[in-house]
Amino acid sequence: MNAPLRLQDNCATCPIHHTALCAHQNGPDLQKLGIKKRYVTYKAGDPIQWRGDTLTHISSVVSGVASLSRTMEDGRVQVVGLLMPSDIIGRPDRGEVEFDVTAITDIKLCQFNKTDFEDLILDMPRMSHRMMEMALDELNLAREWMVLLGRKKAHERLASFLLLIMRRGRTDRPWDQTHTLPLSREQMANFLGLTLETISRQLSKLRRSGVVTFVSQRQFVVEDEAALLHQSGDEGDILCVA
Amino acid sequence: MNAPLRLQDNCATCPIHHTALCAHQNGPDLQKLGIKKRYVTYKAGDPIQWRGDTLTHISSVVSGVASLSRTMEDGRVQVVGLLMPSDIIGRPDRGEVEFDVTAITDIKLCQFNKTDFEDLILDMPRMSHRMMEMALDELNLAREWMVLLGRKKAHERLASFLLLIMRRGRTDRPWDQTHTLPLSREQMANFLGLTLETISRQLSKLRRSGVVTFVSQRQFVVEDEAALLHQSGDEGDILCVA
DNA sequence: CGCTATCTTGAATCCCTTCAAGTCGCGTGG
DNA sequence: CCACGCGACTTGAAGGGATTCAAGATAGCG
Repeated sequence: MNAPLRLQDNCATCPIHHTALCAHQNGPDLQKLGIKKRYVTYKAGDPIQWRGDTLTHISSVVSGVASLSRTMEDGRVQVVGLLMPSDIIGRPDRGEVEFDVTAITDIKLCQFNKTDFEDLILDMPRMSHRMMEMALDELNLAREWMVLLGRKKAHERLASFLLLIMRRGRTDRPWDQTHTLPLSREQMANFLGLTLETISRQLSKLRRSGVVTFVSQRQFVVEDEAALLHQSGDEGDILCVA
Repeated sequence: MNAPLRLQDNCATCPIHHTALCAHQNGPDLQKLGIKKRYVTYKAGDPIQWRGDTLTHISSVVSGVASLSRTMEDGRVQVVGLLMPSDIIGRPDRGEVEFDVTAITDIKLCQFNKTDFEDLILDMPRMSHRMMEMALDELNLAREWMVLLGRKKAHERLASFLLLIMRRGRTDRPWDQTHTLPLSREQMANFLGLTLETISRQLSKLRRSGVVTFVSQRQFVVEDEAALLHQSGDEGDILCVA
């Protein structure tokens, strides 16, 4: 599973170059990072790390999707985040992994040894500034998800989730209107704080009401985005119709 | 409401000096911060800022408690965090306030102009590093709360909340076993994703089962911490009995 | 073409909410 | 001092949305 990947060993051509932790680094600093990094890949379904593991690496998602989750003693699972390209796995100055990370699709990571990373971050002030920004953005997302988990009805959660997929899941083919659900019904349930049966029922309801059409079980087209937005329980945010 | 406060104008004697954003700053840097800061106080119940306001200041809580919350169009409220001493309100590089902030108790903030703060943070690399750490800690807390909101039963949520109060709400009198609920039943409900009636019922159940005793409606003593921990649905974490 | 995992649908149950009184605590003013 | 009033809290009963349990349908894959 470890192809040479020479083409992307150059950070300048990396697909997440503009958005990742390394964004806005100057040339010499980028080079320091480039020397220390290595690419790692996992296949869909593979565990990447478990809660309680000693934290040895810090990585960025280059392509693919992973889930961040917590499993309770009795087996209940809550997914607390989806890790998409440019998202970070791990953190400096902490010895233990806090949440399980699992590859949802095939995934490629840009990885650093934790100690290397800690040295680099001390040496490059713009890095910790960028990491602070990214952590604060994640914090906002997490808090918005808390609103969903604490207060939204099942149909509102589904609408919010489909909108999330539309916005963040931007495929490689921006011309086609088809979106792909990266998660199974059960994984969606664990992300939305519901059961897989409820997910299925709510999706059927959306389908019957004509708001979305399903090309296959995992692929859908949004026929009425305004209706979705309305059902999500959020105001249109900044994304109003023009 | 603006007493002189001269005693605490010196950062070295500030009660949150060891834990706040300014922790581990060297002497000269601390002085730079000290010049720019000012103290601001609010009374219990006062709004501090609303979602959508332009973000003009960055502050740390010095004493007291505030809530961070989001209100949906139809009035549903979710509290997404409690701001306790050393917690930060606001963030650099962002023009707008994202969540409502309300004083729960009388509260004192150490406040900076946003532009001053942004200059300071660029000038002091240890600051952005510290802010990164604090943001990542908050992110962990938010994600653990997501597990509570997504997967825990009402009685587990109450147990978790009382444990939170025991740990973070540490009063000025460490010798006495009495803890104080900073929130009303309704505020607790909005934090735990429940209704105030459910809160009341679950507290009564805890009282009847002898796990906690209520000195008054807001003051309680934990009689059986192990039972609380067990009910919270979390494993004992690192905080096992010695 | 059949096997298995995933998904859908139905029916019964349950936990939490909603609606509706009632109680408690506390400050005010008679 | 105590009646009064108001906000916060408690408790009960009915209702509802999501879960649980249980089949059945569908799709992907050898």
